[in-house]
Amino acid sequence: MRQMGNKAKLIEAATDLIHQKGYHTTTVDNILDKTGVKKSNFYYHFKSKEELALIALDSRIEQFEEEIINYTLLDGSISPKSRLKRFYKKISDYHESLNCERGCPFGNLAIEMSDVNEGFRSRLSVFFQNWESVLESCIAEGIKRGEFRSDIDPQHIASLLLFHLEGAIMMVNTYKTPEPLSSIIHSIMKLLEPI
Amino acid sequence: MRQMGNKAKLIEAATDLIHQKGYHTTTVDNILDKTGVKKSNFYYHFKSKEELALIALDSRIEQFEEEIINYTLLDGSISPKSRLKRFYKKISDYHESLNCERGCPFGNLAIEMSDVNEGFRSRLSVFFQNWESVLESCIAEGIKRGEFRSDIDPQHIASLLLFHLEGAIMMVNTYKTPEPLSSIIHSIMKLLEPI
DNA sequence: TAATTAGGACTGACCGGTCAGACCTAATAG
DNA sequence: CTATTAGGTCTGACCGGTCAGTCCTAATTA
Repeated sequence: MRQMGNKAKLIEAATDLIHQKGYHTTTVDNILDKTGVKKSNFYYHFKSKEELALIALDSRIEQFEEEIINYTLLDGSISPKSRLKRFYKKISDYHESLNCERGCPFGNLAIEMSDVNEGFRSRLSVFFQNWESVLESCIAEGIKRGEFRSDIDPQHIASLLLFHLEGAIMMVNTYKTPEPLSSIIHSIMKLLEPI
Repeated sequence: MRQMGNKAKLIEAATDLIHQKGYHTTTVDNILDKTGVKKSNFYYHFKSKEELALIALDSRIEQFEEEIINYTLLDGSISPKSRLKRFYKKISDYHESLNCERGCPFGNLAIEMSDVNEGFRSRLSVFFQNWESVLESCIAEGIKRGEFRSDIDPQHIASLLLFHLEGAIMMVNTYKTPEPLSSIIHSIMKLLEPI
């Protein structure tokens, strides 16, 4: 791993802690303890806890889109159905590897911040809508190829898939079992299969 | 409205504030300000903020099951399909009346508390599983009556419906538009209709 | 007379944030 | 070749304020 400056260390630690504990419960001191950085240096790099958290969110979004979306839903080398399956598999494996803790880094933040901080809300809103439109393209192409039933509206199904996924992650975290996520693929494929 | 003792006032205010701001961000002083009750009297009735919040959650669950579930999903006088429609309509109207703010009182708490407080997690887990089983009965009866397609598994579909609903409420709160909830009925009915 | 309410002062831990100044390196001026 | 300047990074001490929770006395109500 490359040598990291304090600024990068703070962003990484904040990303992780906020996913684990949420924004409000993550204190500046928590981030400081985890990195060994001093408070005064924290405020040299960032003007506030909020600024750091916003930067951490942006970096998390970027990473997710590059490492997950691009290699699943946007992989043109495989069929739409395979893309969807690979997508669900990746998400499911991820949450299983976390022992069904933490939940969705984006959904958690959306719930915690949407009513109290417009910066977080608008950023997350754009992110989710983009995610929906990627799903929509995948569904639309699957319909064209005859992999999915043709009497459904890709846009509505894309919303349904995303909302359902977010709810399933919430339940993995609440029930403390990976089942809600692991069984998702079959339920969805069943409903989408041509009639 | 009936004359309320301080204890009942505190439970009511806590229920409301925790739905609005979450558990950690709701302070004891917030609850005191809203009710006019003195701090010493608060700790006369409850041994901690946590104890009050747990009681407030129980009362909110009870109220939801009595006022929403019983009059929709469990109303044997109408068809399963009508029950489902009425159920979605009630939830949708509720969140629209809140101007797309606050989100789901149970889902929010599940995300905030599942990893840090086993009392909240287990209570919410039981609640959601009970909700799933009520949905499952409704679906199963609908299949029997020929209202829904018969090649689906009621249990899986019940999970799907609940997870999807929770995700949709999350998105109402994030997008700040009632659309994710208002369009839910049609998407679901389309997927469930006999083929 | 026992349960409840009122009123207020207080605590220790923790919160996000500020400040003056020290340190290091590299460019630049005499 | 030396002295100065500049920019970027880092530090320890400290600030006012808030947190949940405690303690005590006195009044009120059932």
